[in-house]
Amino acid sequence: MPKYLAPTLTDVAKKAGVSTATVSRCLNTPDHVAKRTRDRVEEAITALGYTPNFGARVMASKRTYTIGAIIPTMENAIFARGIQAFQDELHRQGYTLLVASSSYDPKIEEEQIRTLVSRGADGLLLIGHDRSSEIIDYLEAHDIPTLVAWAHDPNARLPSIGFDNFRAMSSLIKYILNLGHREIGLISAKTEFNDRARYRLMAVQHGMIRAGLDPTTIRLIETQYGIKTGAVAFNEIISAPHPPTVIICGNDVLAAGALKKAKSLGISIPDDISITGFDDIELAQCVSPKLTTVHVPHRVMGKQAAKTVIKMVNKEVFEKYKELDVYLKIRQSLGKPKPIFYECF
Amino acid sequence: MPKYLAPTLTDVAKKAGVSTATVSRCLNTPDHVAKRTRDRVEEAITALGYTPNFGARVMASKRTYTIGAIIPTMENAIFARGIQAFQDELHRQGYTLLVASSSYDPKIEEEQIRTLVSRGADGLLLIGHDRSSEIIDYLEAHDIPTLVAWAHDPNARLPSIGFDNFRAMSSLIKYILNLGHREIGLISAKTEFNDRARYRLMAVQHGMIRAGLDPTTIRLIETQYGIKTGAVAFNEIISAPHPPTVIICGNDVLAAGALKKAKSLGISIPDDISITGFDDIELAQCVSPKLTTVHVPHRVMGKQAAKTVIKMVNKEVFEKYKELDVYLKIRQSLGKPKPIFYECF
DNA sequence: GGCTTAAATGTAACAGCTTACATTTTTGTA
DNA sequence: TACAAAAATGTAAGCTGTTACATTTAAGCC
Repeated sequence: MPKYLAPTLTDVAKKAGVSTATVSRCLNTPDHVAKRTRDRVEEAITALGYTPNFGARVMASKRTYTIGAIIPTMENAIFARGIQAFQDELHRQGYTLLVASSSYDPKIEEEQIRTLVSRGADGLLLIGHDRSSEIIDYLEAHDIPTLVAWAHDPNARLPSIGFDNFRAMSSLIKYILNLGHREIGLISAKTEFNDRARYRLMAVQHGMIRAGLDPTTIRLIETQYGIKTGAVAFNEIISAPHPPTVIICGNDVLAAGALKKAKSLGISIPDDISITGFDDIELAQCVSPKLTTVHVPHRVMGKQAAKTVIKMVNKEVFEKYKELDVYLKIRQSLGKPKPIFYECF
Repeated sequence: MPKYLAPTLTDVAKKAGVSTATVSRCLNTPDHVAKRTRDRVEEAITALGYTPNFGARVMASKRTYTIGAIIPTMENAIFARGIQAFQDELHRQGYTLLVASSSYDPKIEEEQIRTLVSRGADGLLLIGHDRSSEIIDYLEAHDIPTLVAWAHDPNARLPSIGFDNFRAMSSLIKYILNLGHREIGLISAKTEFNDRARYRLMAVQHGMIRAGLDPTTIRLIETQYGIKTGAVAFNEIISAPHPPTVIICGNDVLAAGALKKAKSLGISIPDDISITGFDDIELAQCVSPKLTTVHVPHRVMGKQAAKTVIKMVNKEVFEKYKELDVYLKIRQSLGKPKPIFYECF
């Protein structure tokens, strides 16, 4: 069997009895073609089941209407949600999304960036600011508009849309300290190559310093994303001598893991110990007690990111450093420190 | 400012003092090039920061090493997780993944299929079997290997990897009926254009018939995916006269919503009423009581799907209808029916 | 050294589309 | 009806790689 060959522009042109240019115009600028001709061409297209060849199109026009996005992992609900909103908006505006994931590995991220660029992505969306300046040079050299999301840093080279992780966590730690907590545990995502996690950690440390406390007393565990890892970390912190009165988690998923472990150990939250999350994904409301967390507008961010990237691609004006609002979402998992803990010291 | 022009093969060839063919060979079949020449070429590539143009490559070679996947939505954890595994395996084998989402709309899905095909996807991954035969004709005509995941149907035209949704739900309903439940509620995902949801519903109905019960007594609500929608549906079912003794949910997220609503209404699960889920995502273990559900190996499915698609693309032999095992995961949200309910009738 | 054979490299056609420019057709007006 | 201007269509170059085939260079051996 001879391999089926997809019909080409030429086939359509032949069938419709026009030139290839006319067919091309029917596809790209239909109003520049007479109605009767257009009908004939469209008929031919349908009859042959023609679909334009993307590669050829790109080569000829230098435009792909493709936006690439590289996220750490799709398994993280916050990215999944944000990217879904991102894609919805892109689709609405006639763009296609190319998603790749880096597994939090900058080497893989670089590789993915090059892949996406070679595929002619008109623009790129990246997460966070942590990457080598070489790769930013590369993007600049290739003139690829690139937007950073989930982070806000007016001093960074790349434009960004997101929130100030430092400030967000600062307001949480302040609130926690105001409740009387002095012994702090922190389950953080890995801070290497992750400026979001790092800023959140720094915020906790600075908060303590501002309150006249020693930040080195923080019971800190850095761990990977996941329910299980959160549970393990909780167990570790709680098993050590002098457990803290509150455990701040770098995200809701870690917090959910901690909560789960607490429950299985018979530890009452927030009576025995408090737990907080970050992100406010739906999960935060499903666990009990419901998580006190920081609400981040992931969907809004995704949608706005799409709009901004498209503006960048089209060389329109855009806000280079867009900051979104986040706020504390007080629920039940955070309470006052248990009095008995004070007696210990 | 003149727009930056990315260096081309010709530029590299010129710089290295060789022909374009040699440069191309360095990229594709390095062992056919003498070491010294190769070094010179690679030097030139680095110096110029050259990245091959994907479009041109596709046109010339007819091979993209791209696999497209169209999922209903990335927000659903089961797809996010499966696709992540899918992409990891593809990446390992040198393929790139193109993800698009259809929002459960077959029109959009068709559009996305055409987009991916025109972009030269070597193969495609789709979810479920519900689609027009025209689009399958189209895929056949274009000779695009296409695999269906999350479903198993040896009678379908397209090969598939997944589990038998009917059988999976059958075992759950059987278990439920054995516990003594006779009044069944069902919160299902929309069954239109969703064979998975439809088979699950059918399984419940058939299970009741086999037990000599009238399937029309099922308190059925079809709703969209989400925690909130699950909560609303639960409220509706529970508020009607003669509430059921168990509410089967089409997936864990709906179940989590139901559970949340129950808690806020002061209804005890499973003492007052039982709730079950489907999928066994991590969420199932975070809620309390933990969800009795059906475990589906999403990651395994994603990984195997990748392997199979690649085999298909390479015209290797592959298992056309691969069925994966699922099993009941008994936890705490399902109990015996509350005696008082019997007295009502 | 001269020959055969293999390895390395070069030449040039080709992939399918867009678009500047050229040409033809249509429209509108005097 | 004739003519200018506008609209529609056609012609052909060019986008950047790959690869069949041709040619040159190197290797191996008597």
